[in-house]
Amino acid sequence: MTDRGTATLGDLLMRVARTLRRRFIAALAPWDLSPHQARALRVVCARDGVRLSELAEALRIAPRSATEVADGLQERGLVERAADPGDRRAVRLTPTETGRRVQREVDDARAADSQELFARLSAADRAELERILRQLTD
Amino acid sequence: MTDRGTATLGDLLMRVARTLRRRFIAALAPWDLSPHQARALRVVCARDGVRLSELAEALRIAPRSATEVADGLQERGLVERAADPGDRRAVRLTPTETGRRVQREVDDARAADSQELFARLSAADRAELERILRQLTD
DNA sequence: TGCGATCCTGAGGCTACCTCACGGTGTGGC
DNA sequence: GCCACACCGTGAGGTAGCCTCAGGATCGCA
Repeated sequence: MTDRGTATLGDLLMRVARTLRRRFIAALAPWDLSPHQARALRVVCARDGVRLSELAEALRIAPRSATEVADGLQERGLVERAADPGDRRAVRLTPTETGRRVQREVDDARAADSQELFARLSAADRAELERILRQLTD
Repeated sequence: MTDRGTATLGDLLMRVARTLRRRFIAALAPWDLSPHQARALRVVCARDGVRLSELAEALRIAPRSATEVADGLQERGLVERAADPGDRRAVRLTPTETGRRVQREVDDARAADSQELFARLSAADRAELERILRQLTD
């Protein structure tokens, strides 16, 4: 007889994650962004002038796929491609003014939404949850 | 200034979830099943004779998509379609013998893998995590 | 100077979703 | 008993987000 207890723990976590993801998508709707575009924008804003290959690594996708993400953000006028002066093979991504603004707005909306979900926990439980989850991300 | 604390909590959870998902996919490889096929198989085994529409609801996908999931499982010989004697519009799904066996094996593999991940938590923390997550899934 | 490694992207393919439309079937009001 | 209406599964066709493979440009090292 296998211990099913931990499997249930995984299920539980996945279920909450799915809820979170669903809400995230809904919160992102006003900007017409998908979750992974939002994540990409965040990376570009955080590390100004990322290479596409770095972006791919940060998002844990194939380099080829980073091109597509960049295309999407560029089409929406949120990022710009620029040649790397030091390495002519490379393309560097920088956020536009709009990109930065959208990133801030999205971040705020996300925080507000997340807060709404986790509001049903007591402050002590939130701290506890954070402490426990942190042990799982090393 | 928005409170970014809860957003971080969401990020943290999503990050753990992504790890979990990745491991899940890897654990499923021997059976050539995708995560959502595995979930579907589990539903079919749990509620013997589910309707496709019920399956769709359980998986939170459009009814049309349940047809495809059922196709996939049927191709692999894991489930069977049968007419509902009480409602000739409906199709009921039942697991085959193989389906049941695979479901048990997958469940075991999943439990073992999940246990491995959550093993770094103390028993107390696991219980605590479960208690807290449960508050978020109503 | 040459040669393998690295950078990005075009071409093409896959999976997991979706909506719309349709034919077959159950059901409640008359 | 009939009929309008709702519901069942699925064909057709579309989208997003990934992937691999191939190729031209560039870099860096022996």
